[in-house]
Amino acid sequence: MTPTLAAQPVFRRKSLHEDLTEGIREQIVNGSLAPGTKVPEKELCLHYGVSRTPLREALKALATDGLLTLEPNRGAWVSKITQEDLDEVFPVMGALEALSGELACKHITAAEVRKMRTLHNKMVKYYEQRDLANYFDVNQHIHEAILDAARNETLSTQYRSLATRVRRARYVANMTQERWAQATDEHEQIMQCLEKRDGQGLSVVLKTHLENKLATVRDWLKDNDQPPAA
Amino acid sequence: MTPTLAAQPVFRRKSLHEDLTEGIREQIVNGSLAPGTKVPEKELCLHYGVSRTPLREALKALATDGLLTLEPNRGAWVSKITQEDLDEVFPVMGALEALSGELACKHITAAEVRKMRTLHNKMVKYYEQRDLANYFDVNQHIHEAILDAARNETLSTQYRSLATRVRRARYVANMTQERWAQATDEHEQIMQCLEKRDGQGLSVVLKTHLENKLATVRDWLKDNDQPPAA
DNA sequence: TCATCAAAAAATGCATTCATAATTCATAAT
DNA sequence: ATTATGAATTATGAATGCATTTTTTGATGA
Repeated sequence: MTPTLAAQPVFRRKSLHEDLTEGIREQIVNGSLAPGTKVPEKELCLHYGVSRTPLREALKALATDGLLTLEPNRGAWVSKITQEDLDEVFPVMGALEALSGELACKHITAAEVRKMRTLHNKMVKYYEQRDLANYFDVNQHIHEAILDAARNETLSTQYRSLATRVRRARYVANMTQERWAQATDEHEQIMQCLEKRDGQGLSVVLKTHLENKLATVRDWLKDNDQPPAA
Repeated sequence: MTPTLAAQPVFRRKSLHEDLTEGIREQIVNGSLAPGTKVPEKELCLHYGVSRTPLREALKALATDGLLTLEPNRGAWVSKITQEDLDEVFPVMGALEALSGELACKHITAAEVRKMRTLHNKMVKYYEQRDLANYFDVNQHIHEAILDAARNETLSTQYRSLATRVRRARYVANMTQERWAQATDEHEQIMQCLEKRDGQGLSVVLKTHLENKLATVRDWLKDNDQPPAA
């Protein structure tokens, strides 16, 4: 008996440079490609087992995202995270996050709210266990869920592109106990706004939440310098 | 007598793919590459007199910007402007424009305000002469000036990338006399907010201004279909 | 010892080439 | 006449090669 055609998933073949883009993006975000350092084109070719052509296409794409800086005839460099960058990026993220809050309250379904409450409880559990890695992970999912609920692909794309640029910093920046408690509390407020469909309120909470995050990262940056290269 | 070295401008050599990116972007924005059509890779190579390698790098970059859609093994297509796109893009632009208004009022200098008033007067003159092309041009400059005054590169970049996607539509969408008068009036309000450094007010006016623009473009879209290809 | 400059080495930008996938077109079958 | 099949054509994805630029290295002189 042969399976029906409809039962088969659509086979969408990804091209090599797309995979590379994601792979290298991940390397930048998790820090294995450090900010301020040169991108070792040859090494990456060996590592991924590809030629320079698709690799360089991926680099161009990442540069458009702002994760890399291309200097003509001098190659690609991992963009540094500077104080100025953060002060630039966070207000923009704030504006986008505020919008996502408003839109999410307009479009979110009851089922989605319930799902998010579950996620939230899970996160609180990790907070109580002081399990930072899992806390971060679930946290990420919650913010993604808010974006999804906003039903605006453009917004999601723009936000994610900015978030990627600062996520590197957020990963390494350790939270104090107080900040962590505060962040968790803010998340409780986020949930309540969602449950009340209070778009205005959610806007404000999300913006505050982000501003506090900025403060954390800023503190960390003060104590941690990066390589001097551009 | 040889010129001194210092007198020479820093010769920043642009790489080929950067030029190409700009050239093709322009072709998309001004409509000579129509939405929904396939990008003729070979033709463009001949036109610009380059090989496929830098051209394809440019295409990748434009795809990251959302101006093109890449289908694996099937090439690049000019993204269509759909009703849904606009309804997605404009709220995001609105949020960014509101932020730019607030920031601009904080950072703009008196000299900049004067310069903008000059621009504004020029634009009004073109309005009175019903010179749409020049009106658009100066209009563009004014909005750029507001972005510049916000002193936030990230914001400018994000905004421009979105603006590019809808500019194609704005170009072709004809304004009615009423709409044109209204837009000009809104610009007068923008100037007054800037002169008073009224960030809140400017936010609101810019957002309204944009919403009206959306209405214009939306009307146009209703009457103008695009090729059916993805 | 340090600075300067030249030559060698390495890396980048771009063109070309090759393999593979997609599209078109002609032919055959219903 | 219309649809399906398969070969020919075309276009894309990726690797390689070459010319040019940048960087490094090392030798020379102060």
